[in-house]
Amino acid sequence: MPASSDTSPIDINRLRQVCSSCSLRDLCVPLGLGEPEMARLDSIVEKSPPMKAGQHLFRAGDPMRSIYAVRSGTYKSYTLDSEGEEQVLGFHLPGELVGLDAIHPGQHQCNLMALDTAMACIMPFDELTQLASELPGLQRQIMRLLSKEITSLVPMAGDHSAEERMASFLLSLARRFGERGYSSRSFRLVMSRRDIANYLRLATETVSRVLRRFQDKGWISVDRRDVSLDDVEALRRIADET
Amino acid sequence: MPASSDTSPIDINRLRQVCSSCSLRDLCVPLGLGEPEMARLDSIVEKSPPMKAGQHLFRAGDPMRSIYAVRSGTYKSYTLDSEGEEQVLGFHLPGELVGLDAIHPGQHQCNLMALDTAMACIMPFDELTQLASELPGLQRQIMRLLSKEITSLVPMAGDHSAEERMASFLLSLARRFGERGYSSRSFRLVMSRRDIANYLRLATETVSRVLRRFQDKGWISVDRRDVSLDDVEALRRIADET
DNA sequence: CGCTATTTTGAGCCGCGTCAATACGGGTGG
DNA sequence: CCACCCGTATTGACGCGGCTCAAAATAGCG
Repeated sequence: MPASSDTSPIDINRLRQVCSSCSLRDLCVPLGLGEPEMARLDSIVEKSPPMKAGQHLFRAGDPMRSIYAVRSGTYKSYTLDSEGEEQVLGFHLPGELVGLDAIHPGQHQCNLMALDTAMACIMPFDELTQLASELPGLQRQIMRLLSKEITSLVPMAGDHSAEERMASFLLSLARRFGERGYSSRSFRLVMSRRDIANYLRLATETVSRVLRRFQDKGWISVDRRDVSLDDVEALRRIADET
Repeated sequence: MPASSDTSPIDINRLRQVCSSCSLRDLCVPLGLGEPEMARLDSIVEKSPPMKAGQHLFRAGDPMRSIYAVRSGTYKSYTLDSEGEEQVLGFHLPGELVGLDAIHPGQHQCNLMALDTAMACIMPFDELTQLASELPGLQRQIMRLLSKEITSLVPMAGDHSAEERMASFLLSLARRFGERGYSSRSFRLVMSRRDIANYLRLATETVSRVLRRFQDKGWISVDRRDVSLDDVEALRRIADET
């Protein structure tokens, strides 16, 4: 049997196994679904083409047709205020959902830019909600993820010092890298100092100074964009997690 | 026919007409539902007994069995940080949902306290999601309200000056009172200066000073807890809405 | 009418932003 | 391979907004 007629139908099938064969499925929408439910989810999820750093998945004002899950790489979400100043809202790792704030008004509220080579999973919203009506586990998981998004914004709203914000930021990244099977002790900051500063509502100079202070205290080692956490307990004390 | 045997079944029926006869239904969960759907929602919604100022609807750590809609009065939500310091997360007017952040972890993440005499509607979560599976409009509206909650936290996370925060706060209250049929020009601040300050991440002294500054400029009139907005445009310029 | 909690007002200080200069690094062309 | 350039990051000096501390004024309540 020629290879072409053999692999072709298999590949088409493979293309659709977006969730059931995904290593991130327990962090993402499929969590809690069984085999048959996941197969139905597979039938509506599409892969986005790979995106290069700087490209946008969507922009504020775009009509909301789908929600997205990060598949690989890292995205940042941001808005532009009335003076055109960028406001970074978050950094999004594989398995995390983005675009959830667009459900309510039906238009995307923020811009989503790839920080490196990145891919996303596209979940057409009408089909997803239709499927959620039929699969109670899926409905529940979508609500959980929406709820989680609310919780994740609360710490940002607190009034915290520069050191508290930076420590929380590093610990949050560490935890999320750990959940994804990477080292939670040392990792690369794909985002620029400017993006970090903007996200933490600090000046870039302050970000530099706080990182240096942490390094001088022996809590972290910083080399360019590579960080390793040498004293997680000290960071936790500063971050003052609830 | 004796009145007792006549009114009794009617009253029992009335007690269940929680949503369909509610003036807040277009701001709340029932938005977009037709008559028969709303009747089914009525069958699962319960009224909480009236609560006095200082009483709690739920506390952080309580198991999440229901989500709640404010029916009358005002609540504040808050957490306690590791030093036991209160962190006010929001003020909640009639028609607004609370407890949504509890869906994800299954436990309430914050405390909810009545600021005056207040009542809530109780929606048992399992029954609500079950019903949402059967009523696409209800599922959609719940997701919209969850999404709205995300959007509402974003402005809080920005780094804004004391005047920007106060102006935004006053305009937000004005808008929400207006939506509920009250005057958006003058209203009563049911929360204390201390609660306002805590919510805006300012010192109470700063709240006093900013209010005084706004009054000196002729933008508002403050008498004790009664406020009237005399120059909404000026406030909007300061608040710098997106 | 007194007691206490809340709000207002004033004085001083500190963390962080702003402005400015320098250092570093990665890419480009000779 | 090196010289150059430009964007990113670091470091230093200084000023200001808002917090802290302290005290007076006002309101709510028994």
